[in-house]
Parts: sequence; structure tokens; C-alpha cells
Amino acid sequence: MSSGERREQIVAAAMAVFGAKGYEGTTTDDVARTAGVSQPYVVRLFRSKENLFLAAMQAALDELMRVFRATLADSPSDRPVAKRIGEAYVDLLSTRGLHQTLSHAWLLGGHPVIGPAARHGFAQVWQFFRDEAGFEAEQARSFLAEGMLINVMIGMRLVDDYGSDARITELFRACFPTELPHILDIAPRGDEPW
Amino acid sequence: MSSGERREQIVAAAMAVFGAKGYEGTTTDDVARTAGVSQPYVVRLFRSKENLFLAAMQAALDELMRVFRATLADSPSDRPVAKRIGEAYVDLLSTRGLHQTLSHAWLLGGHPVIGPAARHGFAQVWQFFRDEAGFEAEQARSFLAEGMLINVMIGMRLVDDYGSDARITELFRACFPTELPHILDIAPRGDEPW
DNA sequence: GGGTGTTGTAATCGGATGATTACTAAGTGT
DNA sequence: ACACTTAGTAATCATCCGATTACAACACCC
Repeated sequence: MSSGERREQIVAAAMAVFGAKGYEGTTTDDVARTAGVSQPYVVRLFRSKENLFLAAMQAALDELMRVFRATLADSPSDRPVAKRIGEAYVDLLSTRGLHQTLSHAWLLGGHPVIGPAARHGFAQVWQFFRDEAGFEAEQARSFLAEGMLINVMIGMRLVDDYGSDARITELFRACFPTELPHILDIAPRGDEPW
Repeated sequence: MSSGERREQIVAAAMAVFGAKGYEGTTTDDVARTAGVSQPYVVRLFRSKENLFLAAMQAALDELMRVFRATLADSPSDRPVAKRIGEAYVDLLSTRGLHQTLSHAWLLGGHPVIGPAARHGFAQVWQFFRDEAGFEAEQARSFLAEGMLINVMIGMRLVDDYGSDARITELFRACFPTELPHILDIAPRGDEPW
């Protein structure tokens, strides 16, 4: 296999594992095993764990923006843009680890290398909503806030309590009045690592 | 000093450090040094790092609920409840690490011990908004979402870019139309550890 | 003033982990 | 056949970290 293909494979594995266990909680060996290669090879291809995380974070951002732009592009325009982008965001749950890798990155603001990269990526997302999607500042803020709540609910594995805890069930119905079955279908659950 | 007082002191230190560096990113020695005691003593008082994190998370939740209930109790009622609780939440930024310790906890859903504790704590917060504050489900959801966005902005150290990045400046003005100076005053900045 | 419990530390251990080194195997061009 | 590059691993190293042990200082009580 070419090293380029291996890199992609490893980045996908890194996104899943970093998302599930966080930056510090993940070992390069975890990623290597998930990708099916040896630990030293991961380090050699990415030079350091820090670099590997940056690659995973960037891949998550790239995929996020790609899907958002595609959603804007093939616009049926029979339904509001915000609704369609929101659905696209939820559909991205099938790209394992994407939301949570970003969530972890957002919390690493104090890290000397990851922090600035995270701030830069976040600013790009804001810019997309304002300039490309045409949202007003207020709408962009509200949209981001909803996204962060979804990230938290996913990261906390709240789906595990859906149906057994009345409060959680109510929260899910408030968040996803229409897409609930889809969410329950594709959200990561407690059976995943950690 | 009594061991009870020491515990409180160490829990406060743990909240600050866990908030800044996350669960896995924090060492028991970090917490010990911040609290001004030796590392073995921290381990002996809390039995394990995991237990120490649970104590810090619980302390953050207790303080959060205490302040929220106090805000409800001494109600001037000249201003809407949601506004006053929102301000109380921002004021809690002066309790170093509270928001971010909770943020990290919310992302540890896959952890066999911390995960269930986090879900339980989160459900309690939801219950407070619904039963004690009298919010409708929709309002509670929206309120939680705003809180999560604030947590992310704080954890990312976005304040560091306020004034130098136009997009970030705009985001802050959208989030805090009135409280901006106060936020810039009390939010943790890049000069803190990590 | 010696026994007993409490607060606290120094020293250390064992396992984990990121990184490095040295090596193998398989192309690829000549 | 032979040099050279590329993909990949096994073995190992140095460091870090959570936990344990053993011990010191001090208070309180009788």
C-alpha cells in the first residue's frame, strides 16, 4: 500500500480513537492497532503524536466543511438552509469520531500547538456560516450553540440513557423532534472502546 | 490542618488543573503541587486519580447548583429568570476550572466510572431547569446549548483572539452583547498552565 | 512520659508510553 | 545481478506517572 493511502487510513483510525478517548487518553499504539499497523510506523509517518492529532483534527474540519459546502451547493431550496445544514451535521455522526475529535480539540486551548490550531479552525467555521451560508451573527451563534450541545450529548454517550431516564428522553425529544430514530441509529454507544 | 480542610483545598486545586489539562492530561503531582502538598498525600486522601476527578466534578456540580438556586431564591424578579441565571453562570468563571472540568467530564461518556457519573450529573442539571427554574423543554434545551458554547469558547481560550481576529471579536459580541467587559476581565487566558 | 491516632513526606516500584534504532522484505530501474 | 528506494516491523530505551511502603513529626490522652 502507498504511504499516502496508509496516512489516510491512519488518520481515519486516529479520528475514531482520539474522539473516543481524547488526546492524552489515546496512545499511538491504540491508533496503530485500530489502523492495523505497528506503532513505530505511525510515529514515523506523522513524526509525533501531536502531529497525528493535528492531522486528525484537520481531517475532521475538512470533512465538516466539505459536507456543509456540498449541502449548500445542491440546494433544493424547498427547505431552509439552516435545517439542511443541521441535518448534514447529524449525518456526519456516521464518520466515527469527527464530532468528538473536534470537541476535544476545542478544549485544548491551553496547549501551545493544538490551541492555536483549534482557534484557527473554529474561526473558519464561524466564517463559513457568516460569509458562505449567509447567516446573521445571531443565527450563526445559535447554530454553533446547538452543535456544541449535540457534541456534548454524543460525547457523554447520553444515548445510552435514552428510554430509561425520563429526563434524558425528554431532552432528546427536545433536541431532535424529527430525526430521533436516525440519531439513535447512528450515534456511537457505550459498546465502543472506553 | 484537618484532613477535611485539606480535601477541600485539594479539590479546588484539582478543579483548576483538571479544567486546564483534562483528566488524562493531568497528573496527581500537578494537583498536589497546585494544592501545596505532596503527591502521595493526594493519592492517600482520595485513593485514586479517578476518585479525585469524581470529587472535582461533583464539587463543580454542587457549586453550580448552589449558585443557580441562590439566584432563583433572592429573586428581584424585575428581570427574567433566564437572564439572571445566565449571568450567574458567567460569574462562575471566577471559580477557576469549574466550566472546563464539567466540559471534560461531559466528553468522558465512554469511561466506565466517570461516564455514568457525568450522565447522572447532567440529568440533574436538566431536571433543575425543568422543575425548579420552571423552564419549558425548549427553553431548557436552548439554555443548555448556550452554556455549552460558552464552555467551548472558554476552553479554547478564544478570549486570546478577541480584538485581533475580526471573526472572533464578532462572535464574542454576539454571545455577550452586554457582559463583554466582565467576561474579558474574569475569563481564564493563555497565561495559565498549558 | 509513653501509647495512640493523625497529618504529612521521601523513596521507590512497576507498568505504560512516545520515540529511536536497527533490521527485513519487496519492488524498481539499469 | 545489483544498487537504491519504499513500506513496514521487532526490539529497545528513557521517561513519566499512579500507587505503595516506610517513616517522621506532632497532638492528645491517661
